[in-house]
Amino acid sequence: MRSRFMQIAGEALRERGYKLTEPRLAILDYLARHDGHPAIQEIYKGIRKKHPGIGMATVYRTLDLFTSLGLVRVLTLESSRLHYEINWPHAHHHHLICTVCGRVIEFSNCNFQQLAAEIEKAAQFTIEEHTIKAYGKCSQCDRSR
Amino acid sequence: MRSRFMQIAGEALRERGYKLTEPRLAILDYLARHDGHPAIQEIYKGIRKKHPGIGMATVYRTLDLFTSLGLVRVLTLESSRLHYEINWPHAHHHHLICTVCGRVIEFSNCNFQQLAAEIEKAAQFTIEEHTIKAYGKCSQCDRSR
DNA sequence: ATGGTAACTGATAATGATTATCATTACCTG
DNA sequence: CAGGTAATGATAATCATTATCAGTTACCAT
Ligand SMILES: [Mn+2]
Ligand SMILES: [Mn+2]
Ligand SMILES: [Zn+2]
Ligand SMILES: [Zn+2]
Repeated sequence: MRSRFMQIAGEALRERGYKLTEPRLAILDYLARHDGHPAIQEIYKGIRKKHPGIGMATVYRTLDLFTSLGLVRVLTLESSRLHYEINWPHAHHHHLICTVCGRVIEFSNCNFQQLAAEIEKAAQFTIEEHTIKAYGKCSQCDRSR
Repeated sequence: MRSRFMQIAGEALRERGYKLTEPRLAILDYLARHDGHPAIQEIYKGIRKKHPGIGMATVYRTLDLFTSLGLVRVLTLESSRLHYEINWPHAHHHHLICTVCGRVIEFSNCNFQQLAAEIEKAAQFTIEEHTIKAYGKCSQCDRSR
């Protein structure tokens, strides 16, 4: 739930001594209310409708902070910019990326536990996070379907 | 095998009407001879020892070309630069990234076939490629091991 | 409520990677 | 050898991100 998450996020900030400021709340709110995987520039434009005056540098700083706190996830779709999304609790998922139209589709059934265990043993590595991206053609772009 | 791959790569270029030029051969050779996942700047420095005169712009162009031909794979480790590696045939693998020291470890046992089939059916998506990255701590950096 | 203070911010400049431009060169084909 | 296209290197331009810094604000303790 949106408001529940805002509450959790607020606590996460307070707990670690971060202040609840207008830019932080605005960006969190924007991400929570908009589906998709916006890049910084899109987030910047989005929040400025209600909060002109917030500067681009602050958007960068804020997203870095949120990422380090685990409140948002970063995602590289094209190489040039980073894309962001709320890291909703209990909504672990990954992405399918259409190489024709760029559409991004989410999927959640990555059964990674077993693979992770194998890898950790074989490589002597402690896995904390993982990301999977699959590239191909979405149903609209694949003529053969 | 290195020379075998150079041969395959040469054919791939010729077939599609690309010329076998000094920069192209030098970059291919550099990547084939050096393990790891160098960024452009490192590749540039590497080839210039034997081939001063090759310009940075050509390195960019060449790596884009190789990527589009499937001869090399691109990899985002930090957000700021792209990293490259030879896409050796029959050597499918993915990467573990240590969040402490940055070391990159490869693993090849990703059994993705089953998952891919599930996803393709559920999402109506045709998967052509996939990448998996796992973040965590390598054995040198994990005190608890 | 007020004041003190470190955290935070917005504007701006600086950086660094990537891309575009363009004149020159290398390579074919005939 | 001439003509034509692909490819290159130098350079400038672009664009995302980061650093700087002076002014502002949230928050805690009075
Ligand atoms: Mn997503
Ligand atoms: Mn690799
Ligand atoms: Zn598509
Ligand atoms: Zn490590």
